[in-house]
Amino acid sequence: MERSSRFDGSDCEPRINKSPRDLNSIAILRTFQRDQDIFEHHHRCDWWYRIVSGATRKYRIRSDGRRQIADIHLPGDFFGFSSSDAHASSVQAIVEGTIVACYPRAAIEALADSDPATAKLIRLGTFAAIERLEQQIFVVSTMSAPERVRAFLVHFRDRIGRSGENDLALPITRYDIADLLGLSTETVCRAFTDLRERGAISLEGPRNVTIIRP
Amino acid sequence: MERSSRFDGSDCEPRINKSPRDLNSIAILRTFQRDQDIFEHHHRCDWWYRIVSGATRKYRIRSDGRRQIADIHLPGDFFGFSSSDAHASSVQAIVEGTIVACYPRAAIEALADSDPATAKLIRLGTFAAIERLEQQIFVVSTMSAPERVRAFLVHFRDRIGRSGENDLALPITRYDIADLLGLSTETVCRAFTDLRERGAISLEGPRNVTIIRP
DNA sequence: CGGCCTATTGATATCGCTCAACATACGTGG
DNA sequence: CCACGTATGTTGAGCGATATCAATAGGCCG
Repeated sequence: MERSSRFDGSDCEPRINKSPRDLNSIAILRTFQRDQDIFEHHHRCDWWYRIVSGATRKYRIRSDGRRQIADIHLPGDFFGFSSSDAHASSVQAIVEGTIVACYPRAAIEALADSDPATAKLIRLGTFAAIERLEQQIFVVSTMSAPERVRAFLVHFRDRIGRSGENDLALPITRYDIADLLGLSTETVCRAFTDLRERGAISLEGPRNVTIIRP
Repeated sequence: MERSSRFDGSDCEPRINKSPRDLNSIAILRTFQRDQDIFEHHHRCDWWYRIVSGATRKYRIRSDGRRQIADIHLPGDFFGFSSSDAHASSVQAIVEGTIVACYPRAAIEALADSDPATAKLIRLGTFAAIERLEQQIFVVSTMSAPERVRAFLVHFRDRIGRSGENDLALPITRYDIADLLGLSTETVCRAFTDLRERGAISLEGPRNVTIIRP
């Protein structure tokens, strides 16, 4: 998957390395294949997680089989928290070979209690998650289809690209984008072609986008 | 406002009283009128907050004037966190005389660092917020209008009612419900009448709902 | 080269928004 | 206490955006 080489987390390692030494010492590193579950809905929350490299999606499946993606996690992001004993969503690797640091819940909570720096890191991770989710709510409930796709591209550029970069290699399919934005794949496609025809973006293959006018 | 008397927080005081003593000692209690801002978009995040009684809404205004409500806070809920310096949303009191405990950010962070019980309380508050937001994303992006209203009623019953209670007095207008669910007021109304005609709910005035079949 | 997965385009149906009118409830002042 | 005015809630008709169904194209891997 040459296409997803930008998502191997290499440009995020500095953030990881800023983790307190103790956080690394309790981590178990695991590698996941594309579409492999990191944890599933209803399972016990015995671990917290942090992406080292790659990307994951947090999602739920409706009874009618439709899937809703609530969040995409990228290197440095924490996930897997819950205020109850069971997960409300599932999380899956999106890119092949996604590496995740897994922290036993009891150990990381003890660490957070004893080490303010760790506690702060986790707090900021949860606050960032709250902000992403709020943004997501804003996008899916007030924006039209083309606006959603536009917002997605800009948001993704800000999260994965180096500042000033307007080329981005999407790690996810049109399907994923559709499920994230609450649209059908067809509508996402139409929005992409619309944006291209208007000169707002250019495409080199479906996964490589250049933002011309945001 | 006799109608909103159930939202004076009285049935939530036990949760508040479980707060660590130190948390209460740094709190400043403030009372807000209906529609009064607790904080506004773009303002600095110098405080964290917790509802003592009443209710608040977290929202953003689009450039075209439409409003999106991302979350409703009820007694016991923490809010106002941010991973950056400025708030991304605004928060307003919904019911007259809403009482909010305000914690200076530096003081509460220091307290969280020194007192594991406080840190845990805050952690659980943020985790609960994440779960509400995920649920909200699920509701607004996959459900039809009647399903959203139904989900809203069930969710609200679980949050405000005593267990087993199926009568609920809504603290919010149809407008608020519409902006929360990403619908128009008219569509919300139609969903209510639909549910009533099908015998799923009964209404005694627009704000008092009894859930018959969930 | 063939097969599967992903992406794109087209035609039609449907849900929910918009605009409009009307009804009800609540607060205020006479 | 009643009358009025404003805010809130309800109902109807028509239109538009997006889902759905269907077909085709492109790309990657064995």
